[in-house]
Amino acid sequence: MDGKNAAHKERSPAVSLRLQTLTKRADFQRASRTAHVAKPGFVLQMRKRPDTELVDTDAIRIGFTCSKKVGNAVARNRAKRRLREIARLALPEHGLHGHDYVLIGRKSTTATLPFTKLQSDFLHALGILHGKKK
RNA sequence: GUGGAAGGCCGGGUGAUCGCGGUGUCAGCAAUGAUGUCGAGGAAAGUCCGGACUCCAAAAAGCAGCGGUGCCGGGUAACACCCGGGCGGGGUAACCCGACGGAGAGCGCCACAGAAAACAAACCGCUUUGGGACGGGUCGGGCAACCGAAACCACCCAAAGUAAGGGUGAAACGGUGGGGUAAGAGCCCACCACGCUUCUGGUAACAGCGGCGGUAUGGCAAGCCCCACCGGGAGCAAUGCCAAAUAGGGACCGCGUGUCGCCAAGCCUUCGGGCCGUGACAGGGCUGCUUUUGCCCCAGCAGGUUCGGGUUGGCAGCUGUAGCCAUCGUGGUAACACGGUGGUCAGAGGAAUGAUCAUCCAGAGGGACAACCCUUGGACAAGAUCCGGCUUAUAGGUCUUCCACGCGU
RNA sequence: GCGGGCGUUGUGUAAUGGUUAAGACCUCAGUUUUCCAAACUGAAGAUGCGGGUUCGAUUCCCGCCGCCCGCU
Repeated sequence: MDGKNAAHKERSPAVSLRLQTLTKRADFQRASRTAHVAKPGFVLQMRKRPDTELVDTDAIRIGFTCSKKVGNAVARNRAKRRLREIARLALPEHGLHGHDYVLIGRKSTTATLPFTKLQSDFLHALGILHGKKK
């Protein structure tokens, strides 16, 4: 936690910490080639955006993906919602600015594991990736 | 009470905190914020049918091909759906199930077994007649061995009659009983089945009664096919508009240089007119083919194929109607139709309903039962243009009507 | 959203509606060999699921399930 992050907390959180959602296929493909951490409930990928990309350099961006292997539409939607929830609760505080994150749902575990387990795993995975970065 | 049949409804509730999508209001230049309100299903699913809507410029008729439907009548925008009826099958019954036109148009197939598998005949068999004479028996002669006769039985041959019977098979050219006969046979009779038909009932499918025919009728059309009816193609990523960027493309194929007129503006003029433009005819193109109306083209153009380049934004379509929901009335056996009153209920655009906690309602397991306590834990499954159906998945709960059996009064 | 195709032993393929679903590779057992390989002999193993038509279905029809592919 550096001072910059603390300063953000002082301001209105919605202004600078609003998460942007990845939608383009190219963004997902770029993220898939970088570091990733697998947990029972999900797979987390992280990528530092180069300054050449024409996006808000300060923003944290996050994408969610669940393939057909996860299950039918109900199972996929449920998995995505839970991933969205853990990201919303943890990323504004613990995420690094100027990075893209991608959360991938896994079959039959993302939707059933206890929510607290998912949250602790997510923080752990973030720690691993950030440690690699430094 | 037990077992069953048909149909309908619900398919977790309440509260708290944090969050998501649409939209209204307010604040703000804007980003955005505050606040109010609305926010998945009975199957939203599978994409199996039918439509609405949009484009292919639009439309009609015929032919061919392809696909579909298939008892009758009704309902509906339409349907392969629904309702009622008929027929056939199952069930003690309530009730359920049925691709349910045609095998007197034609082609094809029917393995194995069996005498024979589709013109109906052949074969075995049965009967009569004629012939034969190895055997048994009869008669005659003879003590006997044996000899002779006739042709009774069995056997062999031939002719004629017959289709009752023939281990089979999924299926065998009507069935049962009686008469009849040399043996038999619809040969004759009764009943049943089948075919044709008068009359009656019914809109019809069909049913009933009667008459006639002696049988002309095998199965398969979810094999080809015939008959009747229906169907143009593509799909909301349809389609229309706006903006930006790049480009105002290349190659090939196809068509194509016609005739007669007109002259407002512009240009040329030798003042006749010509170019451009425009009208008609001819020609060419436009659904698989033909025809008709129509549309497009004619100095280069629209059409087809292909190569290359740019964009991946916004708005509309987009949810309010063949509406739907609740309720009432009228007509109809019903499906449904008509009318009145009230309400209006997701409209996103890589796509919104989640997380945590408390409590209640069902459920499962345990504490020997109950009260009670502990643990566990919500079926199938989520809109993507919209409707009407079908099919498939579905823990559990609940209501109504009906049937059979048992018991009580 | 629209459309097409395919499911047969462990694998990749055959089979006109008609015996016990054929053959190849693989697996197992035996023979042979000091042992292995090769060869030979033999065995095991399948019609995706549920209905229907038919005397009879891998085949024909219908409904599900799974896989693959195409167009927009």
